[in-house]
Amino acid sequence: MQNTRNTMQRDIVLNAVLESCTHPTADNIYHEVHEAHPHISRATVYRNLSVLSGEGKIQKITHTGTADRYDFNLSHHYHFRCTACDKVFDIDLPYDEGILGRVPNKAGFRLSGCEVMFTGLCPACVAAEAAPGAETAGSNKAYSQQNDIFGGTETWQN
Amino acid sequence: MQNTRNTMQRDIVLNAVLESCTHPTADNIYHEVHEAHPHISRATVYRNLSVLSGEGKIQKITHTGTADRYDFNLSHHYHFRCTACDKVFDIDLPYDEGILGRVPNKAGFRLSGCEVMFTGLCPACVAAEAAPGAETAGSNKAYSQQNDIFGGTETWQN
DNA sequence: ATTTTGATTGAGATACATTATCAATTAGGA
DNA sequence: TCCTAATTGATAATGTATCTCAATCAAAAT
Repeated sequence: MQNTRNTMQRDIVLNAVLESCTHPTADNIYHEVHEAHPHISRATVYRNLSVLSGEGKIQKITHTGTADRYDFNLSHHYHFRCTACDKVFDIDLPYDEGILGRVPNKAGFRLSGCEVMFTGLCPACVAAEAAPGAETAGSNKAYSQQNDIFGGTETWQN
Repeated sequence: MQNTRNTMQRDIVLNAVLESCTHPTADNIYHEVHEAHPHISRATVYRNLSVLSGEGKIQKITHTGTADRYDFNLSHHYHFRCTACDKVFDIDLPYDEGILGRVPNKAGFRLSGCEVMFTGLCPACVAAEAAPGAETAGSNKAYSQQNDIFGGTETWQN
C-alpha cells in the first residue's frame, strides 16, 4: 500500500465523512454512500475508512460496546458517549496534550497514543428516563445508529 | 434482577477473574472455567461477567478493536493496550480523579464516567518489529488472546 | 498512445465477540 | 415442602468487521 490511488469510491467515502456533522459509524457511512451510489460495496466503504484514517485524513474513534466512529474533526478533543442511545458528542474541555509525557516511560514499551471517552446520558435519554413507560431515546442499540443524524454538529455544550 | 442468587457458576466465574493476574477477555475466562468445569456454558460465563461487573465486584475494560477485558483490580488506574498483540497492561500513573469535575456540565447531560486507554507497542512487539522476518508476537489478533496469560501481573513499569 | 503493474473493487463468505431464545433447572423465601 | 422467579445450558442469531478472489482500473513506464 505504498502508493495510494485516487479512486472515485475513496473520494465519495471521504466526502461523506467530511460532510457529516455527527460521529457516524462505518455502517452509517455505508448506508449514506450506498443510497447515492448503490454499486459501492460495504467492503469498499470499510476499507476506505480504514485507509483514510490511516492517512490521517479523518479520525477514527474507537470504544467498545459500540461500533467504531469516524470524525472529520482532526484536532485533539474529547468525546462523550451516551450509554443509552450510543450517540457520540464532542466535549468542550481543553485537551491535555501533556499526558503522554507524564507516563513513566520504562521497560521497552513504545507509547504512541491516548484515547479518552467520557460516558453518561445525553439530554434526550435523561428525559426518557424521567418519563416512565416511555421508550428510551433509541434504546435499541441495534438500530439507534439510524437516529444518529443531526442537523448540526453535536457538541456537549450545545 | 432485583434478587441475585449465589450460584456455583457465578462463584467459579468470579474466582477465575480474581485469581487472574492479567486482564483476561470473556473468552479467556470461558476457556479457563470450561476446562475445569466442562458443563458451564459460554452464555453463563458472559452473563455472569456482566452481572459481576454490574455489581461492581469486577471491572470491565472496554475499548474497541479488541474484545472487552475484565480486571480484578477495582481501583481507578490507567491501562495500556499493545496495538500489535492486544495485550493489556496497567500503567503506573496517578489517576486524575478530578477530570470529571472539570468538564463544563451543561445542557442536560449526565456525566458518569471517563475511560482512558493508552496505546502503543509492548516490549515483545517492539522487539519483533526490530527483527525483520520474524513474526510479530501474537500478530494474529484473532488468536493472540490465547497468549495473554502471564505468570505475574502485567504492569507498565514491570 | 500502449503496455504493464499492482492497487482497488464488488459480492459474498467468513470470522469473531456477544446477545437472544427458551425449555429445564434450581436457589431461597413463604 | 412448595412456589416463584432467577439462572442455566445448548444453540441460534446478531452486529461489526475482515477476508477471498477474480475482475477492474489508475498511474507509472515504455
